[in-house]
Amino acid sequence: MSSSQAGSRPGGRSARVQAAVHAAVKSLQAEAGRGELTVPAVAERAKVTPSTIYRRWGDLASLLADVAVERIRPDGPPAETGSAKGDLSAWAEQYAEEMSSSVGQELMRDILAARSQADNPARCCNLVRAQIDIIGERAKACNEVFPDTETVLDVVVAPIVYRSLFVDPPSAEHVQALVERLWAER
Amino acid sequence: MSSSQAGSRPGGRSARVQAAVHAAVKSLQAEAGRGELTVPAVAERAKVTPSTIYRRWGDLASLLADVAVERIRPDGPPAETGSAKGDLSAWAEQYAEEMSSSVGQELMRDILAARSQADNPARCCNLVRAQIDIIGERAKACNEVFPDTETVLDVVVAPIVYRSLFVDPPSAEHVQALVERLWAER
DNA sequence: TGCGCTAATGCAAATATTTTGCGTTAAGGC
DNA sequence: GCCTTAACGCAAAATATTTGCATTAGCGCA
Repeated sequence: MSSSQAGSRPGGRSARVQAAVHAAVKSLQAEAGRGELTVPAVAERAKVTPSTIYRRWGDLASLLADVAVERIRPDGPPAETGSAKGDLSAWAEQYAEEMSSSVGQELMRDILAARSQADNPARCCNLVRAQIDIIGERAKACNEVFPDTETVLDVVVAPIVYRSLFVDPPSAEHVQALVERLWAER
Repeated sequence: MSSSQAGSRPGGRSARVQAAVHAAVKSLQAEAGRGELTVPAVAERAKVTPSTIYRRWGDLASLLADVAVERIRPDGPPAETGSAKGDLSAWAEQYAEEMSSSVGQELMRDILAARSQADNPARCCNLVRAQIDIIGERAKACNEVFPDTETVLDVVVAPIVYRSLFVDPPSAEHVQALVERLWAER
């Protein structure tokens, strides 16, 4: 959406509606089982007409994906521990914890399930890349060795996500082992 | 379902309905865009009443997941190339090709999206494990070294699936590099 | 500030879907 | 061959989605 459009500015009507709808979704997700999470229910809680939601998001899946992408966004840069390996280790452990939680799993599923917005998964991955890049930049600034971001994705992130989605969530020890594997290379 | 139930035997009415519905889903998936893939549409093509589908599967997502689990099942054991590494390499490349395809991505998404049947992702992973185990057993029979199945999941399978779902599908070279990494360990 | 323009929303009717109660049917056990 | 039971079809009811039209809020501009 270009910034010349009426509703896309902060404080505009469009933005208020979006905020209200997002809040309604989160509120409904927090309380009841997923059974009550329906477009009319969200609309009612957001003090909005269902048709508004359908027109803006198309269907429930897209709305959920939209909310999920925002919720999955990291709060801030990775914590600093003194070393690049420590930073990555701490970040990976926290990331694994978030993705392993039932909430995190739901977020990933919502993001993957939306058949429209097919670029949401990539955006989600780019958020992760950015976090890893930050750690990498820090390492470079201190002349520390740090693996390629894509390698970190393959060796650390991918197993965390894969196990969280398909198998059992990885334990903290398992995550540490993944980081160790990264440093054991070459 | 216990085997004492009436419809669960091959050739029974229940089985025929299931086969017809599954076929209808595949047929609809093959032709049109996903827009026409709806429960009434499947029911019509399967010569069945929508209520039958709703009662047996609950909703479209569960039906799609059910079909997807069957479709994702491997045809046979991994091809034999003469060495364990060769076997894994060939298997991984084919697996990556299947998961990278739009069909494969849809299957994985369908499996993850079904909120009921929460054990489908694990079943899907177990199919993969079984294939890897077969290669491992062969290796053991020949006194070849072969990594732990869980390690293969982390190093080879997870990146393939993660990249297929969230990023860009991995190239054949990338997959080979994953296998190499596995053998480079220790 | 006030005026006009546009996109977004509300409302309500039309359409499509999902759910449910009840009678019927098909398959297996005896 | 009869009995039992789970699955199915049918149709009505409930719910969700789509759509046309009128209204409104916000923005640019004078």
